[in-house]
Amino acid sequence: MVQQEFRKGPWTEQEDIKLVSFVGLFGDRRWDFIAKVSGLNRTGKSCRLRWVNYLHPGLKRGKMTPQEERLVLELHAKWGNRWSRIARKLPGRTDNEIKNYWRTYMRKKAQETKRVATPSSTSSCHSSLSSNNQAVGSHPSKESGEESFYDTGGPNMIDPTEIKIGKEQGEQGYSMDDIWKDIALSEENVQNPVHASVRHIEEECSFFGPHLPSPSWEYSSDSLWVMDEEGKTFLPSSDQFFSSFEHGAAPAFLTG
DNA sequence: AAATTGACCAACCGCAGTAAA
DNA sequence: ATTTACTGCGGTTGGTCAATT
Repeated sequence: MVQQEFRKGPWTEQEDIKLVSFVGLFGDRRWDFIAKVSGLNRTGKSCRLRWVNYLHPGLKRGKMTPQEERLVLELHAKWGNRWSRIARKLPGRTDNEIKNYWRTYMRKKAQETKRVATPSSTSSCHSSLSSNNQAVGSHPSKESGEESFYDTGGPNMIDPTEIKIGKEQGEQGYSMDDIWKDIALSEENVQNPVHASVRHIEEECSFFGPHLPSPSWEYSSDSLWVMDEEGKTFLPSSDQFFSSFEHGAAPAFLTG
């Protein structure tokens, strides 16, 4: 068989929009399926990563707060490099983010230690971080409810207005943040092309059901999605829905 | 002003676990 | 019971930006 060449590297704004739309439609579980039907030419893995680390609503962006930093240090002392586990205790932060933070922190610390070991320099290099083994105490963590924040469990949970997009998108002139803000503010006003493309996909998808995802991802109770017992995951209520895709690529209007 | 260095972030890879066939 | 495909996790790398020299 000829192995398909998948796209790699940084995601474009268009790809992001497409991915968000398809996750809105199919939930954030069936990544291979989403990768296929979206026509993104990415692996499911890549799609998932992009979603989890970047596009997921509720992601906090920006610097960690001192509280978060302390929590990371404490939990790392407790659990080691169980990044995803640690991330579950820090709503809005991804394992990747925490991992990156930890690396940077360790490097800083190593440098500091080095400097102390070679005391030729002044000793006044105060790290902004407090000592790690301080009890953080009352983080609201019910051990059982250790589900990851990025485990949206399906499309209903998606609130695109909260999707934060990093700087490079912004530099391109129109950040995803702006996009979602626009969507939230003016459903009726289609003005920018990006906004329009999201809407376009959604409108085109209207064959899926009586009321499929509006730009604010509101799913009506009679939609194709049903919640499982745990109330966590949303699944299509019928597999015929998927099978219509699985026999081939998505309808042309979806893949663009 | 240009070059260098460091910090940060996004994305890829490989492996392991799990569910479905 | 076994195989296969998929998902999730942790490690690592590479690119970009800002600060410093």
